[in-house]
Amino acid sequence: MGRVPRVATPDTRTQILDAAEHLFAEHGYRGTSIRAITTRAGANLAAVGYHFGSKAELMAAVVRRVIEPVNAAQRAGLDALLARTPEPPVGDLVEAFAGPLFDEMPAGDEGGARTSRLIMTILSDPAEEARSWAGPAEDSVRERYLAAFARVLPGLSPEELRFRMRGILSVTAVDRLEIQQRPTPGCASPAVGQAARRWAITFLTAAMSAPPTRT
Amino acid sequence: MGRVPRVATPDTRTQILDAAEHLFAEHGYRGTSIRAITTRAGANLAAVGYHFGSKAELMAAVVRRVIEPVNAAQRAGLDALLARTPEPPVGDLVEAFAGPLFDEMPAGDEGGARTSRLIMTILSDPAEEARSWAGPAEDSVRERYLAAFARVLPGLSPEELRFRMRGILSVTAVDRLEIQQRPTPGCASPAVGQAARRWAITFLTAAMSAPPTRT
DNA sequence: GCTTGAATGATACGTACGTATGAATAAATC
DNA sequence: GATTTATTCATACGTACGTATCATTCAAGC
Repeated sequence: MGRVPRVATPDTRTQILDAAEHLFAEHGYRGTSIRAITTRAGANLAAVGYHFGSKAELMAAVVRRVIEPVNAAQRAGLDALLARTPEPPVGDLVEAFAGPLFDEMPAGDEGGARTSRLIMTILSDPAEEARSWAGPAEDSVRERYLAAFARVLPGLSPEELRFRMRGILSVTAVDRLEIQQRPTPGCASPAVGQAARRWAITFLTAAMSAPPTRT
Repeated sequence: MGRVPRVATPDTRTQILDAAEHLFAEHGYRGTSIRAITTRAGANLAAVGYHFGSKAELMAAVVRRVIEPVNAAQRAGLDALLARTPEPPVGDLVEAFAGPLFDEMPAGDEGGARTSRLIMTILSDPAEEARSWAGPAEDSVRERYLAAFARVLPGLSPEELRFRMRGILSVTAVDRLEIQQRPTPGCASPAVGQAARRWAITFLTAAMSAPPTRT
């Protein structure tokens, strides 16, 4: 029922979450079967139904767990910036928003690539449920950044600003996705990841700072 | 149902391509069944196997048909620019590359949204075949733009330039994807699409023009 | 020691899928 | 008009999936 399973064993629930996170990120939602998840988790097929209710609810749980640290870091970064000045430099805002998408890793081994892969899955999955997976928390963070950017970039219409913020998400998510999907052979992943992080900040800061489109 | 003039209707193969393009773009590759495609096309279930061999080969055919006009427009745009000067303004290059992603429509009704949706599907689909769907034509166009951008943006490492070009694709594809997935109610689609097109050019021109990231 | 309730295990059900097959049909050729 | 060729049709096969059911295990609580 409402009880949270608290047993001393290496929690089946957590192992299912871990396995599902891996497989959802690697093969997408539809490409991952409950059987593959439970097999990887060393659990029984019925365990997903018992602990989460359904495959969709498992996905929602995975996404929540993955997105939470990203949101927290984004929120903390914005708080830190606004504590200094109400109108931080655009580059700082971009870094505070996009940085966590590169840094925050979901309790895994290969770093944030899986996170972005999951974000990508959500963005691109045509299932209507996908949109609700992220939950309202993400929206609230986005709204706060939206307001901050609006202060720093006057003259930009709300629609164009929203477009630009989506651009940030697109660039970071797709970048990480590509890195994961075609890994450069013989090239150290962390180095590439850190370079991409800096390139992204440069790229996106310039993009955000662009003057409003003349109508 | 006796005397319906079959001769006037387009051939089954084309109708299957149309239906598949729609459904693949709307529900993704895995989310679209052959049965749904043939039903929508008014064809028999076996028609896909007969005309294309398999579902994967059908997808490849769809992608080829969709990407071809985009590639052609990109190529023509670059040719026109280079005919004038070997070093066109960055904004012109961006528009020549990204513009067709907004404009070129795959013989459909709702315009280029489906195209970008398909590109998105390819980019985000974890299936290994997906990468080969686009074919080598796209690569050759990209390489030509890469060279042109390299001339215009000296000091940029090939890796960072490649990152930025991927950024162009990300922003346009994700934008169109979002527009299609959550259509603004009561808002004229073409107007929004044209605004997004201009916003994207602004956004991406500034991003591409950014000075190289200091290492 | 027996009960209890959470957790896991084995398995069955109904469905949907991609593909293959062979018959039926239309069109073209001779 | 008969034969051939290119499609279209109806349908069957094997598989994989999500979910549901029910028995079993196991650590406390009394």
